[in-house]
Amino acid sequence: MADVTLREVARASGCSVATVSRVLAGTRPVGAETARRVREAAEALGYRPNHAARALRGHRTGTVGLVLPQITNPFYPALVRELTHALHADGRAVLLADCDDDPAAEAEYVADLLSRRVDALLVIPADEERSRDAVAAAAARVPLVLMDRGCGPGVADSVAVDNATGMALVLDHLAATGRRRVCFLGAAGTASAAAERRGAYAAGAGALDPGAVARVALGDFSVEWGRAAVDEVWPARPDALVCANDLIAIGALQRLQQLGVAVPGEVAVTGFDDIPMAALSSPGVTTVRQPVPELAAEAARLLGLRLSGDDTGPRRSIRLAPKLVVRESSARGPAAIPAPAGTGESAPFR
Amino acid sequence: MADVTLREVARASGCSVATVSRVLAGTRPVGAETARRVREAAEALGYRPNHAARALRGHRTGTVGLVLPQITNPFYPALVRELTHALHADGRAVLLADCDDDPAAEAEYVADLLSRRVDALLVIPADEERSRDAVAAAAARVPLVLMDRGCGPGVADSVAVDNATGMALVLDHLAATGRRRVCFLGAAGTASAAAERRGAYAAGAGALDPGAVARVALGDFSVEWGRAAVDEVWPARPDALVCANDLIAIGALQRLQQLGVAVPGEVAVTGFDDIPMAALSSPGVTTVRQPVPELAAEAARLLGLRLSGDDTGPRRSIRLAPKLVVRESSARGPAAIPAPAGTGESAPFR
DNA sequence: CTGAAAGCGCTAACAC
DNA sequence: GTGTTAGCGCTTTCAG
Repeated sequence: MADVTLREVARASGCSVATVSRVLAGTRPVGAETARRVREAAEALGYRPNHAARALRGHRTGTVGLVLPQITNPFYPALVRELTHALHADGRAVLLADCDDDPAAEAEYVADLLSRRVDALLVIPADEERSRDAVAAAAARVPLVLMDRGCGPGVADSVAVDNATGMALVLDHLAATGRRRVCFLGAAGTASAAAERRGAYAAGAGALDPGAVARVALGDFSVEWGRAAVDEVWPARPDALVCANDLIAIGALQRLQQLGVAVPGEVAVTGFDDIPMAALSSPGVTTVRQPVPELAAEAARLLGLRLSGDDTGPRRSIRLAPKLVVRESSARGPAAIPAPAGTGESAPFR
Repeated sequence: MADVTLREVARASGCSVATVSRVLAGTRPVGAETARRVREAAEALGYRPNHAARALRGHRTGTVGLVLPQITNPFYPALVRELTHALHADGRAVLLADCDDDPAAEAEYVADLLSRRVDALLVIPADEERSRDAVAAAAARVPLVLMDRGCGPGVADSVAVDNATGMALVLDHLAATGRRRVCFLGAAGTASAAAERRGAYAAGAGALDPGAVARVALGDFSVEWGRAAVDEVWPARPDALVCANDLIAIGALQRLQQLGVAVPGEVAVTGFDDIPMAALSSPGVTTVRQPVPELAAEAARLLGLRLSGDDTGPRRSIRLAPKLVVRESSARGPAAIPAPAGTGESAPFR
């Protein structure tokens, strides 16, 4: 079962290696009878092209590097799944690197992947700023698409969810179900998801309640922060906690439960991303579902374009609209309880 | 920033490509002064070896293929993380393939990875039986380590958790906290995790209660099955539900909550794996934690051995002991309530 | 200790 | 329509 080379297939089918190459690659027309013999021989011998040789010769390896900050972040496995499927469908293989949220490690992985001659890179940057140099340098060498998080303007093509629309969906839903005293449990820092969701809340929350814009607690995208944040904002007696992602929402839910606060009765809680846990927690978390398969498809499409020579266009930044998924954590707000139409501002706490 | 080759480094440092190669690879002794000049030139030019050429020449690519059934299975991201880190630490890159639980796709991915000349394969087989042929064929070509699930005896090296020990830890814990009417919510099928956990329950549960061995409901490793399984076994009024994994346990918890059954008051619930959700559910799920970093390290070590010529030994099958993680879902059983020592068999349902 | 040279397996000119 | 041939960038004999 040693490696079968083109030469052996050529010998077995009585023609030259060039012909065999042409038949198998379909590069140029070949006589029908010859082609048949070649294909038979290749099949019989179990010929498998040697990608290393192909890569050396053709300057393309058929591989794409995927660099992400933390595969254990529960949002990423679904994205990785869709990305690998989309890329494999195009005949590309995926080299995976998890940089553990460390921009230095990320830079090393990017360099290593480049030296392995990946045809392109898909990067979810670890840090908006500290990832920029490595990403920009890499983007100058191969097509590179940023996903999920940005990395400064104009650095590379990018594909992400439209955070502003997502946040607006949440605020509209809360307004429609009678919530007014909303507050925001978000993430500090410049990471685009953090900043955009924060900004969208600030832009939209004023319509519900002028005071809402100021009711903001900022930490990170974790369950622990969600728990802690509740203690910061609960004294203000909000009727809705708008969380910047599902992990924060789940932490908030836990802490509220400890405090004996009824959800959604007393306060609604919403998340963002729709990670698997959001559906499984109880109450289920109302959240904004990212269009993961479509995000992956767009990223793959962009890479494909850049790889097939359409490399000329300007940087593209694609934003896909998310969808609101309503679950129990925000069901039946005060307004749903038959009551005289009011501002909601004066809704009773209970 | 075009690709710098050995030849250019050679020219810049005034010596031959052979010498440069030797300096950079450290293959053979080279004059100190020459070595310094070479290293300087390489550094200055930003030389990066071309892995494709190296692979063609040296018959090893420095890559390992990782094939798994479903990256979205919440147990796998942590394993993938540790595996990639361990392999990267050895200077190898990881080609990832998610076969979506389909043995046919799995076989294709394995074949593709082989034609890409991976040095070795890490496989979590999709199916104990239907994965066997492809795995066996691949194992004949490159070092291959099975993880998490088996694939028939003697097919390849394997690394997995010791399911029997894990199950025994659970049963001991339940016995120690006074539970006696245990029952098992497991998974049907021949997959090793399913079969071994089932077997271990059957072997150990009799010690708690002769009837326990028969109180078994079999479905699959899903939350949905966990919910459904509760309806099957609840009429028997068990005081503990031993679940074959955490997803089943979480589903069971949800259904029990719907039914208004107190956990752990009325019934304890245990899982297996310790996925992130197990800690975040409320009550937290008592479970068996797989030693993920150690499993990954063992797998990487085994691959390293096989790759460095120690290929001669017999197939190795490594089992690592797991650890019990006690959380609220099994806290304070009936025996913890001061009461006359009894069989526990007669413990009140409450 | 260092250089010259032969390929690894494949594709793409370039002939016929 | 098919064969011949020249490398892709690297490692590794084999000479010096």
